[in-house]
Amino acid sequence: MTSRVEIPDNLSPIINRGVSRIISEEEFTAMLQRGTPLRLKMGFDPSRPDIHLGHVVGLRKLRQLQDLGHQVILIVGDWTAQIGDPSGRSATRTMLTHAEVLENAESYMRQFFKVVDRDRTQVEWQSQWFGEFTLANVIELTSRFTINQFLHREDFANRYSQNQPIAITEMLYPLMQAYDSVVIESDVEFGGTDQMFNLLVGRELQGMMGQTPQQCFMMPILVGTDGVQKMSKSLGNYVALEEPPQEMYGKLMSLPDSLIASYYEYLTDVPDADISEMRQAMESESANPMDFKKRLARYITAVFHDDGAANAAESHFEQVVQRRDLPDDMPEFSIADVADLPINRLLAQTGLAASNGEARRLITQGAVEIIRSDGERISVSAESAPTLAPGDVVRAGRRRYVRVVE
RNA sequence: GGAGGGGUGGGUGAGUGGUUAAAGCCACCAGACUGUAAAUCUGGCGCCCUGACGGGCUUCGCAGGUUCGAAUCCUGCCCCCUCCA
Repeated sequence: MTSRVEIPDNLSPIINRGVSRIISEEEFTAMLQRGTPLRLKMGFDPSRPDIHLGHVVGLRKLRQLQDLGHQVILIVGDWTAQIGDPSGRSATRTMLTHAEVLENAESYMRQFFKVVDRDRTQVEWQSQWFGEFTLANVIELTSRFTINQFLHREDFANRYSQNQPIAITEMLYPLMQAYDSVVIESDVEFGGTDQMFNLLVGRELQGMMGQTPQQCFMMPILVGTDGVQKMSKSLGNYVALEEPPQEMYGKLMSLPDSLIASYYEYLTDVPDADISEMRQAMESESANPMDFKKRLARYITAVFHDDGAANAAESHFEQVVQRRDLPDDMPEFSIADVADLPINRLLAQTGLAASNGEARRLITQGAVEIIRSDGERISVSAESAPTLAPGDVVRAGRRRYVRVVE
């Protein structure tokens, strides 16, 4: 294993772009200039294996540092996943089996390594050390901190003052995470700004145990496609890495214009200067935000698929969404199966509508039309539903199509 | 051990006997508009029948009960939370 590390002249792209806060920036900078590989810690909980663009901000940061020669230590939180995370309002407390954890971890890594360099990553499973943890160890660990310290953490403090529940195990989580840092002797730990407390506990614990305290590297929260809240799976405002190209492109096009610049900043290598130019152009309305958004959507789709897929996704968008032409591929149904159905049932049965009732609604709202093979468009109303022939396409709304075949 | 609060549609949350298929908000869907699947505006948003008017069915933690009538009252059960000790 080589230990050559590049020391860049300009640290700004590392410590400024896509960064929310570094504790401490001074120490971190010094570490970078030491010229030895740093151990960069990143943990994940395999009960939630889906990675979305919100996570990519941090993964890109890891990659950037890897490219300088630093080492990533990926911690699989299989221990915490197996005992089940008690936080959150969800009533179901997932108890993952070992097999599920393995499967999730595999899926996570498949996505993780789309951004992070596998060759400079060491994967460690938490169970390696927590598997043989005893009560004595737990007491030893917990005795180093006080409830008061933990209650100062923002979300605990808020919940406490609002009489919301705080599970004891939730107090244990930061400790376990901190202990991970000690075991792997991490130099820098990465997380979102919401992880600050946990990262700091790690830093403190390392100090107590005679190690050099890790630096805490916090990434900004990426706002989701709704333009308001943090991107997260449960809020449904996310773009997953495993999203098919068309979906990925389309979801990015549904971003509010106000988010365009920050997505460029956090998720692409487009130079800062170009981004500020775009910002200005949008502010002065000398350019159409849509063009920047299309470029962004193409860029990101290409990263997680490839140029071909990104271009295809863009053509599809232009064709189907902008020009409202027919898509190239759509589900097909045999004329024999649908010819005799009343139109609303046809919509429901072919999946164009979720129920007959919704089908009726779509019809009354003018969302349904039939496109003949010669291009003629016949809108469907409640009273008049044309007879279908092979080659006809039924459209319900902007994105749902079905073709009738022999 | 004791006291109290609560479980409502995808989410939040109002509703404490009929006018409630259940407010408002969010999400979602559609239409208009648009160089965007942005913004904005309008409409819709349990299931089934109907071109429509309208009708039927199911729903407010679960199971019973009271009542002409219950998300709303009573009984039992399950679950969640807070406080005191």
